[in-house]
Amino acid sequence: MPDSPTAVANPPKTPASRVRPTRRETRQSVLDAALEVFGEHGIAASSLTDVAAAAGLTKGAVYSSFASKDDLVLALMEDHAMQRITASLAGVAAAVDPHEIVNNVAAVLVREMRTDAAWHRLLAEYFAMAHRDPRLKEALRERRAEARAAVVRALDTLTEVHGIEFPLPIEEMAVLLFALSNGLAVESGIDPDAVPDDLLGKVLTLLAPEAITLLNQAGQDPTGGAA
Amino acid sequence: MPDSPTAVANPPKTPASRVRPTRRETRQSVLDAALEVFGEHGIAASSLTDVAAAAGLTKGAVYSSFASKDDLVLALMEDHAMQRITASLAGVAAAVDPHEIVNNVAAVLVREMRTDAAWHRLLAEYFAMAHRDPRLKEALRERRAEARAAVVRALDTLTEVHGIEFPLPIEEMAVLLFALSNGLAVESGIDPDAVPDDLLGKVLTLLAPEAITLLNQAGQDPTGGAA
DNA sequence: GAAACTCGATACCGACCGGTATTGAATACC
DNA sequence: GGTATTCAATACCGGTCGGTATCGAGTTTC
Repeated sequence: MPDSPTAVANPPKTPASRVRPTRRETRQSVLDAALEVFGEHGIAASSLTDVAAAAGLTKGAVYSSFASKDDLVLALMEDHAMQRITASLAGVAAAVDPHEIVNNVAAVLVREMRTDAAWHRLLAEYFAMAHRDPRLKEALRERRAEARAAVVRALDTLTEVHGIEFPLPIEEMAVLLFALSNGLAVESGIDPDAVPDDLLGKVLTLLAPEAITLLNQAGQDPTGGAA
Repeated sequence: MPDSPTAVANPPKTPASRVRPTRRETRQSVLDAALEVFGEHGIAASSLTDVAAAAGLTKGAVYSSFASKDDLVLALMEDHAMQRITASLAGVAAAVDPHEIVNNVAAVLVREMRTDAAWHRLLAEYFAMAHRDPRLKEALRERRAEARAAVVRALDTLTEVHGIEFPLPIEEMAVLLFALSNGLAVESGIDPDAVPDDLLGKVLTLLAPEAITLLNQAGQDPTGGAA
């Protein structure tokens, strides 16, 4: 795809009143609609006509911005996963003491779990798609490795800055974090009452004994009295 | 559906050589084929013609035994989930000392994760289907609660018989077990190298400190042989 | 052994979906 | 201001799938 250097060398000189939306705007509204429709009905069960309609457009608009349905799905996942990881890590980076860190991580993950159940379903279906398409699978594997690496770096910072030691290699801690987040999201999706809001936080403190120590030193009871 | 009382009041008196398979045999072979085909290509992406062909039959045979595709899927999941749970719990019940228990649970779950990746993908898609069908969702929720209850009973036995105490309420431990098993299976599905075989075992021992104590007293390394 | 019944194969229908060719309008360029 | 180009709406095609009607072979019953 030839990229149009509008932003750099060619100011679009938007003529005050514009009847037709920018190509970029159209593309983005299609992506937003795709996230909504796919999340609601699933990828395979959603037609491009539905997606286009949700964006206030028609199928022609979709095919004008994306080569195929697969291309749209790929772009959507790529797009959303990116901002999702950065958002999650922002909570860790912003914290300054262990208590805040554990709370932030747990809070972010739990909120994701609750409010973005649709995203988790989408991700699950995407994983299934990837299994059938080796190219997609390899891409997803690399992306997943990158995400884990980012978490590993965050955990490493936690160790160096706060002296928190983990009972497992941080690479395995990262895998565990993803697995727990996804797994609990799945259970929560089918039965929200079965997954207490503070469960993930409790498990995280259990898996980071040093954090517990620090918390207890601060006069906090991380387990909330659930002996 | 009127049930045919063949087994109780009407012995089928199988006439030595039988050309046409029993209704029950046909139904079972369709179910087996469905597990294979759905597991490979996904439920939505598989046609009933494919399923029937894999069973050496045609679509007519499927519709002769199942009212609809949804009905087939429901029966398949119901069927397989049942024998899966009983198989998992059998490993726990058969064990007599904590070392064996932890190893059995971890081994069973890991083996499921590795060898039955197809089933986990199927389950994931089934969860997604359930989200769109309230009736299916409620049924799945109840089934899930039953499965958790079975695990809770097993954990309770562990506590009473071996004195193992868990750092979380056993109801939450059960949820955690499911979430971990599924979550790690998903990660393993996309990148097997990222999930060490013994990771689940290590986490389980971390979550059951008493078991660790007992294991150390016995001079055993709990992370040793998770085949 | 023949009638009544069961069950699966075959053929087919209606609907839907991904993708394409074309067309007309909005925009950019000169 | 006139022309070339971009972009989305429309119409349509090929193909597939779930589901149904029907028919014939296999089975049970009397």
